[in-house]
Amino acid sequence: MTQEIKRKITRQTLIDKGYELINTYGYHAISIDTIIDEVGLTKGAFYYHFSNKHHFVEAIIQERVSKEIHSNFIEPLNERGNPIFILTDLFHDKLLKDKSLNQQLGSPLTNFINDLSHEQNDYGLQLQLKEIFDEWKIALINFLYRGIEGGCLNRHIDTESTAEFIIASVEGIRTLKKVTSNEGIFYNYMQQLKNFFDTLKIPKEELQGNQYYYAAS
Amino acid sequence: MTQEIKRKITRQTLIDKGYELINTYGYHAISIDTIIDEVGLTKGAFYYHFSNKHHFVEAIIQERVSKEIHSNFIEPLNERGNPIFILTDLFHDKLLKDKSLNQQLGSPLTNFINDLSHEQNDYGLQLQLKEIFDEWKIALINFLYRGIEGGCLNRHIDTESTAEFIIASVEGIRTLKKVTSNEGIFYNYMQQLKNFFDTLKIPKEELQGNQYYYAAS
DNA sequence: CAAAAAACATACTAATCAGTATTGTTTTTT
DNA sequence: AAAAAACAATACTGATTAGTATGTTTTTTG
Repeated sequence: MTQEIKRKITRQTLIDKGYELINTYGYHAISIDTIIDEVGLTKGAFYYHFSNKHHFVEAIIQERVSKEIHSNFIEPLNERGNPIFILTDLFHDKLLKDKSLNQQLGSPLTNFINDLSHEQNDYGLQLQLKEIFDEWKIALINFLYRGIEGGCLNRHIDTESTAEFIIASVEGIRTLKKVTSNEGIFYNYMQQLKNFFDTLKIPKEELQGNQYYYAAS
Repeated sequence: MTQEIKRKITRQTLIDKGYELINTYGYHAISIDTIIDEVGLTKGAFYYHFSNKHHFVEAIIQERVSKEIHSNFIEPLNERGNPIFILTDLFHDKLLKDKSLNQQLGSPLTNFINDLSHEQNDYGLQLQLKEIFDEWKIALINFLYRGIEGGCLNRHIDTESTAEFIIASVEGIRTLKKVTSNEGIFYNYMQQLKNFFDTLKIPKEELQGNQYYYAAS
């Protein structure tokens, strides 16, 4: 095995375990010793790949937290069709079906925001997390805009505040899942999210033979 | 000054500074030494009042986090009138006017949930936070129920999921406020929250005395 | 193959952590 | 006024922390 591959594997092993542990227990609760013990490596390996703990978590945010939002909540927005169907299906899949999201741990984005938002010696961690949020928001805004252009959504909706509201609600419900014993909390959430999506529809008065619109679910 | 008063002041001083620092930087990021230095006390004082750090944060949750939710978001629900007006005014006041809530720090409830949800040697901290959430939820459910009984809200709404959705959205938006530079994020939020509240209103058909109705789902 | 560089291991340090043991100082009670 | 109790300060401990300095092994390169 070539050196380059081995190096990348070692680095990735540290990143993956670090993400898992920090997302579960928090940045300050997890020591570097714990991480290297878990993967069977040593300080030498860790500090060869990362200059300090801050740069380590910075890499984790770039390579894992960002990816979690991108692959799960941004990329699916490229699908074509009725935007309300797409959004409903997307959140339904991610919250109720996708076991890989390990919902008992909440949302990684919110977890890392809470963990790192007031760090001293901040190497720009806040900015990185803000950018993930911004990307998600812009993707949703464009998605909603396409829905309006395609004649599926009410052209009077405010795309920015709608996008922010959707993100806030899903991040919020994933946080509450961490403490509640209500197993149906995501099912309940989908119910109300659909109600909210109804406010994005084209009013009946304007509905004149629009093929994409669907009557009350 | 009597001994009892002095004791209570010392205790309260520790609780207040602990709440402030832990809510800002996190439970694991703040040491007991930091807290006592900030208030000019010593370890002797701290450990006379609290047996350990866990019981300390337990007291903070009981006496400060719980109170933040109660006084700001639960007690105002006792007001009488149109429930949608009351809720709209309440959130508008708390998010856009009340400077004491120091919104750059996010929501204490979410902050503490994220900080303590996966503690080892958990002295029941999760349970305490869950109870705050439950109290808030039940208070909202009862509030919505009174709105239905009073003929102000659609009697077909699901009060539980509606309550959960409102809490999730406001906790979510307060979390996003921590990283965003968008100063108007709470204004935008109020806009969409009002849209959501529209889904709780009594349908026009019923308002006009029409006895017929159709289920929304 | 040998020298050089890369990738990781070992052993340490100084600082900080939660918590304890002891002592000192007020207040209250007797 | 003496004794007791309450409250807080001082000085410590062992464990853990992030980070460093220096080895050792493996791979690449001339």
